[in-house]
Amino acid sequence: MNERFDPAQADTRWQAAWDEAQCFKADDGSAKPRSYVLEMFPYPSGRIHIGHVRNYTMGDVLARYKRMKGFEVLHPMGWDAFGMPAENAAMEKGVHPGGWTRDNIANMKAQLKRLGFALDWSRELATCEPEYYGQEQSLFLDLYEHGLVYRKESAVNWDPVDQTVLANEQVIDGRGWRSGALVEKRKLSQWFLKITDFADELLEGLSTLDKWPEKVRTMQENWIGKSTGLQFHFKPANFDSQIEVYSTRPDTIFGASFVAVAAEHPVAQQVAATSAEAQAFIEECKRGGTTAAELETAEKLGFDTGFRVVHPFTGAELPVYIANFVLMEYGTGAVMAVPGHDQRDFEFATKYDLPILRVVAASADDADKPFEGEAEAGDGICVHSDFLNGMSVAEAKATVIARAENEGWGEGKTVWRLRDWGVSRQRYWGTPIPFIHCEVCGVVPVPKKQLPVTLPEDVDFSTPGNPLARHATWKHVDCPQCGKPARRETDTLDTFVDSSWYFLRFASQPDDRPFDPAQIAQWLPVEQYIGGIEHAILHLLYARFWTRALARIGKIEVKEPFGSLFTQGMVTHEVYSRKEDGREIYFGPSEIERTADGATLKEDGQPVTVGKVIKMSKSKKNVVDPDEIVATYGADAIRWFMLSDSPPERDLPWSEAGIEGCARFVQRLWRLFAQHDVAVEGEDKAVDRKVHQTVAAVAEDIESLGFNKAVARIYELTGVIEKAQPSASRSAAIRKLLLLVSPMMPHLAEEAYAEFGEGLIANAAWPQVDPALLVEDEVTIAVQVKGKLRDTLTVAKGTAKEELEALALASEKVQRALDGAQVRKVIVVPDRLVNLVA
RNA sequence: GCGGGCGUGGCGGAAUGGUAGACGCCGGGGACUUAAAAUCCCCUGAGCUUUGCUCGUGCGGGUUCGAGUCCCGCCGCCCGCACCA
Repeated sequence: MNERFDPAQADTRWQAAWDEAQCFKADDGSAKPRSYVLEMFPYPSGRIHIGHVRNYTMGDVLARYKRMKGFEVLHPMGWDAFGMPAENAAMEKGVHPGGWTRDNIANMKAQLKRLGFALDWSRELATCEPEYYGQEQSLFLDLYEHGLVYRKESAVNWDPVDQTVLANEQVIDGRGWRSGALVEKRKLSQWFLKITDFADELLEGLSTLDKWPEKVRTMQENWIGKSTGLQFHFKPANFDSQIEVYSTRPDTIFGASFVAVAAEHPVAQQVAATSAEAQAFIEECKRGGTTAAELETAEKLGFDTGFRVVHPFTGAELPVYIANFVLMEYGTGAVMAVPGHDQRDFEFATKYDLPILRVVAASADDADKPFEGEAEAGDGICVHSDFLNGMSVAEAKATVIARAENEGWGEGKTVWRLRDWGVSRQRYWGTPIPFIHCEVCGVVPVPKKQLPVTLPEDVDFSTPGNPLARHATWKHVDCPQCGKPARRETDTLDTFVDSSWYFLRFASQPDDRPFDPAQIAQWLPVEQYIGGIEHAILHLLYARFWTRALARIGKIEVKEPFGSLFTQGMVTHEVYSRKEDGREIYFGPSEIERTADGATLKEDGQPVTVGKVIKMSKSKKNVVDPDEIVATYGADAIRWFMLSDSPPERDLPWSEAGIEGCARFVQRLWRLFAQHDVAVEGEDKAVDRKVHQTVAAVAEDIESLGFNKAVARIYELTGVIEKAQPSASRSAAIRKLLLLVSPMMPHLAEEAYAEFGEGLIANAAWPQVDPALLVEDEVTIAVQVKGKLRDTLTVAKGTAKEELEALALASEKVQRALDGAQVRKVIVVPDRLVNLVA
């Protein structure tokens, strides 16, 4: 064996060996239990970044471990390959989006290979290839047939310069993020997926996802936003249309002192038609910003329409205001305002001097308690509320709803925040929506046998707008129904559709259909899904919806795609900067010489400011390139770093010192493995025990994704073996240690394992644990006096209580601490501690 | 405002209610060497009157023989959502 482990030559050699042996190819026909380990597939931006390395290393350790434990493991990789950056590159550099994307995929695949991930590359897929998106079109048509896809007019953000629809995230301060042009609201016919049909299911389903982070479940719950209440109408007193309102607090109906409608509400429009003042007010409302900060500070503003409505119980006339805090998109766009028990209404009423009535109080005695500058939204009992008096909030809600339904002026209703999913994008680089517009037949689905509808290659990005729409020939087709000339749909699908079913295609990818349900049933749900928290809502909700939709139309059985979800933390790095001419200039880690108490710029030797440890970003230059790290330290060192120290859900601070420490440990293990000697004899019980305990503990740690703890235990075991005298036990321990680290440092492990001549360690089994060796025969007992540690005793495991007590009392240190005091009580926890209470 | 999470040495972090600080990093000292690298050994929470003692897990209370851990009340930080009626 060489003195040093040389990753530069070993890494590629073993990567080739795994490929050759097809170690990680999942066998659909296997009799073994299945385990599907999946990390969120990357967007092919061109380079792997360190966050990918962390994500994929975690998944890789789990996948390799599961294989060792005898599972048939599916651990695939693919590319979320459609999207805007490819079109931007096309516009900026004149390259074709397809060529750009495929080059990036080739680069990134090579990078992933250099990291030694145990992936089944035979199932690799890219969403931009017709073999994938054609099947997606077919699924889209299936959903259409079942009424889960529809078209409707909808307001969108329209960039008049780029001539395209922008996502909300692409509108910055009312302007297009690329063009800088003022964004217009336009009404366009858009394709929608009926996710709202699944609102209840998606919400209910969350409670079955007990292996998902609480945080993600809560975020989805809030996003779906279920609320129950009463929808009812107010009769007009001095005009001619009813006002429909929705309230989650019908119990407070006797506290209503006005009605507020949104600026876009028909009643507001009606008033504006005859009042310039009202019109001006409505315009002002529309101008108001919608950012969080603006909303927080925005003053409640209103316009009295002069209209009055009649309270359904008291018959009192309530004024109708147009108010800037009422949203047209939620509920009915109009609210019953109860200032005493809603903070917004309270502020509004205070400003416009409207009555603030108390209708809920802690008790009947508090019925006339004044408000202390804010609304009381909490629970209590009803007061000043006629037939509701004395009821709890819950009782009163039910009572009012029942009465409204009886009397026919309202009904109990569930309202959702969730909107249907608009999937139309006026872009080239996406899945063409498989429909044809015919003047005679209307919107006609493309017959399945004509799929895939492929993207044309010859497209022009020199002018703004959708290249598909202005392509000379592509959109001109004959209607599949009547045969007359017709027009192809030129919108493409939101890329979130592509990522909503890729995990199914990984499990099964026949040529002639999206997947084989029997294969899906074998692999799904994904046992462990790992990715970033940034996908907590959109991707994870869409994927859940898509899975349920396919289940509903009978394509698959599984309802939830991801059994266990893990969201990993970011990789962070300190920021180096210097102020020059009043501007902050940033420097990358490679330009910096880091010392114990500061940092200097290599170029001029002058100090730079060491800033906060934050997420790696190009603008702050605090980025490290995984490829360079692999080239310098080897794949195993960077993999080990990704697993060390920080718990995987928290941020991981990158440091030069840290990666060097990891590289040192790789060599330290190498030297230890070289000491494996089959000729030595003799038993070392302590080493045996330590190894078995570590094997058991590391297995538990990996299964719970506690990689940092597994790493610590491996360090500990390494230290113990190093210090032990040569023995058969020690040699056996070295061999087991090798197996333990093999999921984490597979290259080093293969190189060392080769000495045994037993084939690849990638195919080896996880070491067996002897339960008898998990327990120590000697234990250290803590001896406390009045709860304070005074001494420790080393005794045989299982020593009797009485004996422990006697031994404790015999201790000189204990006697000194007691200082002659009488022991009144003795607590003995066998094999743990003795506490003497004086 | 609502929801979720976090708070332990110089740093990342360990600790089924039972010896706080495992393990790693940084730092200090030493060995080996002509020298360096590499490697190995020792020290490394604070304080003190240093065989040992006192204090110490954001702050204040409580439960307990015993609390980083459980309960109550605060403070601070991070993340997500948000005029959702």
